[in-house]
Amino acid sequence: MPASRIPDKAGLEGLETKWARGWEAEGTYTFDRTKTRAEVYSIDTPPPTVSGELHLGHISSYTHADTIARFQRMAGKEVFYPMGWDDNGLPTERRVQNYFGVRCDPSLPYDPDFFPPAEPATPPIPISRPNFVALCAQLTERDEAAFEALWRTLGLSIDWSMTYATVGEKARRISQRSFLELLKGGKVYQATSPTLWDVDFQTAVSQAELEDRERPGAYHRLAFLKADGSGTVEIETTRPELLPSCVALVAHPDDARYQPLFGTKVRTPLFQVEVPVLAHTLADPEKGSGIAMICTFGDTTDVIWWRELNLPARTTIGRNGRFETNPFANGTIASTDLDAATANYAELEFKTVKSAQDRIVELLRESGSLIGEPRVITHPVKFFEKGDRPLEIVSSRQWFIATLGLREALLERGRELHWHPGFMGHRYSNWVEGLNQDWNISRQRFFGVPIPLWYSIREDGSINFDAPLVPIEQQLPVDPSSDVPVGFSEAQRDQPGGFTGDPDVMDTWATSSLTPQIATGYGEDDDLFARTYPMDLRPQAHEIIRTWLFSTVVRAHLEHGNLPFTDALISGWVLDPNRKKMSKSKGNVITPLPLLEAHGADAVRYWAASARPGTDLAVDESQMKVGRRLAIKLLNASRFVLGRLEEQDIKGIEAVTQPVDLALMEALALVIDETTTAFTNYDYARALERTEAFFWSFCDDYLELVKGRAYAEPSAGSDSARATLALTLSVLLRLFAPFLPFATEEVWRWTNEGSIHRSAWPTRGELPTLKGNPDVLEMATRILLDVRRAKTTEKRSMRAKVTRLTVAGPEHLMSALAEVASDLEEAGGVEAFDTSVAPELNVVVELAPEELQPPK
RNA sequence: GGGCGCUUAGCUCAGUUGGUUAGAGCAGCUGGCUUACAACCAGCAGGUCGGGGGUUCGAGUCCCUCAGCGCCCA
Repeated sequence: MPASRIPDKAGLEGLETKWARGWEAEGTYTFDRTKTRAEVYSIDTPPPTVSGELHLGHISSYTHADTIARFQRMAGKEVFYPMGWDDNGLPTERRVQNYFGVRCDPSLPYDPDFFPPAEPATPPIPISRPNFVALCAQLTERDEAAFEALWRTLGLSIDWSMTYATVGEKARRISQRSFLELLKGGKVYQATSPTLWDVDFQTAVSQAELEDRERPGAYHRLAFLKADGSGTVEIETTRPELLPSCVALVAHPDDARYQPLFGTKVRTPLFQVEVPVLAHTLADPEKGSGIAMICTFGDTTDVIWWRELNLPARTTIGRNGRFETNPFANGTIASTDLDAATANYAELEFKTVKSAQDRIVELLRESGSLIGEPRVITHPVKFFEKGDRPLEIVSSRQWFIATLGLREALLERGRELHWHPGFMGHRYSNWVEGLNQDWNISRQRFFGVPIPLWYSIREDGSINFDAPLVPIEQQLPVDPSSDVPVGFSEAQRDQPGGFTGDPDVMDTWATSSLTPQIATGYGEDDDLFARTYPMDLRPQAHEIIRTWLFSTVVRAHLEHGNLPFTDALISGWVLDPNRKKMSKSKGNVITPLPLLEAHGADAVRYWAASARPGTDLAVDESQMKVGRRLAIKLLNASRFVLGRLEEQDIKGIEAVTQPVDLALMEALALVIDETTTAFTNYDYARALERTEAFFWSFCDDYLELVKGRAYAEPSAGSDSARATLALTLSVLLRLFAPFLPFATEEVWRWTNEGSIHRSAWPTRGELPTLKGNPDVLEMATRILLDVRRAKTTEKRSMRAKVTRLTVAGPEHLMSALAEVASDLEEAGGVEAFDTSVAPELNVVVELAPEELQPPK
């Protein structure tokens, strides 16, 4: 081999750029699609939201998956590892609105000459949906390039030619085709029903997008007059403003206090509406006065009562979060005192929920119906996870995927899946057990995959929702707002006898739930699909088990009747250095790029890989420094080992003959076993820890021990040392390759032609078959330690001579020691070495007097 | 309210079916230019394994219980 390939001085600088380019040029990670499904290892990579930022949580989680990908690739699998970009949905919409100063108005026509202003416009310019979507595409393209550059710097072994985007044409087509298949199979349905509604975003949201937030509230005690005039019933409510939409009172059937009232009627204060008193087990006798009012709709329990008790709906709050037109004035709600009801409601009309509440409390107080003063409490309130105001429940027409009926089947799918770590499966089953609504996939937004349907318009102008007009395959992906159903012309849009497009887009999860199908080309590339689906691995963070993982399992179950992947690798969170959750509002977010630049990709990967699956990881630059030192050490140790070999002939494993060398092989074989098992079980952290521990003792002890032999002229002993060093280094480089892809590749190329990342994962089979005695290595390191300790204790240089080394111990240890005596003499500077057999091991180190040391 | 996880050295963490004297790294201290590496090396010190109880010849490990921290669900 050419001597010039081993540098005099090795460093990490520039390796990321050098090898990112090298791997791209050589196609190191390019998927070979001639391989069969059994030969393939297929990974369902999470598509990051490109309108957000890549944070350290991504770095950590994607590094974990990449170590698995690299292991599987070296272990002989053809790894299918594509990247996706999630540019679908609200985050992109918001970013585009702010970036350009525009706002989407779907009623506007497309303007082909529109260019966004150089500076964000205020107030925002209203633009058509197609123009808005074009801006989204423009901005995400830029974001994707930045993301890809960062992933390449980190060294993810992605096949970049397979990249997809969740609003890309292929994703839209697959997503719409899947929707249509579900429609055909009766697994998706539309309904006008109570829907969780964000009044700011003006869209429905699904159960998976909810979160409870503790908010201050107050119990208001209100007196309802019994219809027979025999007295009052007092209820407690946190939402007195919903009084006009009250449809009943409810108490627990076993509650003796209210049993006499069941079946009777009461009248609402202020509005004088007669409502029945009913019994239902969900009424909590401990809560408030034990009897509650049922409204349209205060919370999800109201919806259950409304449905199960067959109650009427009395809507008062509109989609904009304000009280609607007076329902008493127009006769929608009947009252025993219509004038009073109309007048009282007029006080609320068009007010926001908050100000309506303030006003109605005043009215109640004036009328004497408010008993005492409101009692302040803190209680959980449902919010859209991205929203700022509590959700309202409004009735609207939405499309749903029927999931409630699948609960048992989905729980079984969860049990089928291999979770890493196992306990994360509880997150999934908890979620599935708690499902209380079908999955609402309609979103009243602009940027997303449109619901691929039109509806015909009757001659009277009403819309016929019962028989949707379905696009043909050749039309996909379709945008019903600009495309026309077969048999119609554009002139018939929104005309009596014509058609109208479904105005909604799908929930982003409705598309993201198909990432296995999109990545593997379901319905698009049957050959690829057959070689890669179902996938092997889903790596992801635990916080999106209820959204992404759950929804992916639902879709694969409905579409294919199987699990979309066999294994889920769940990562924890990255916390700030004080172990607090990082968030923009707290201002403690640490961005990845400066860390990558300061410490190098291998160092950051080392830090990331130290977190076991599912455990949280604090940002710790000292750990990155350790990783960097490890990578540098690897370069230096390699320079020494390979430099020795360069000067002498390389000998094969048959040259490994010396007892201590064979003992090292024995230890190495154990490390190979342990790391392989760990990786097979997705425990990359353990694999790293084992390899690292072996490597340091290899450098500190074994390497020092055999240095003399390695430098010596060719002989059985020196050949054995050099062969052992070379073989061990080769194994160690490969064991480290999944973690330190840059440093290991750099070293590997000094003496190899191909990439280390396409080399074979080490096995016992490549080590000598001669059996080593572990005692030899153990005694050697033990004596070496004693000699060093003696020199350090005496504050002497490591070069100080040992005039006499006396070792006594059990016979088997002494015979093991004899096998390595000459190496020890050389490494320790031992002039005389006495050994004897004794029951206990005892070591005495005598150093030469300091004045006898040769002058420096 | 239900579920899950964590608690081991100053800090971050290993510790596999129970088995010698509980380990590592970082930080600390003391030394050393040693022909791969001073961006290095050697050595030292540091822990009643969260509290209590139990099972066992033997518990960091298994069981019960309490406490604290974190998360998921309702």
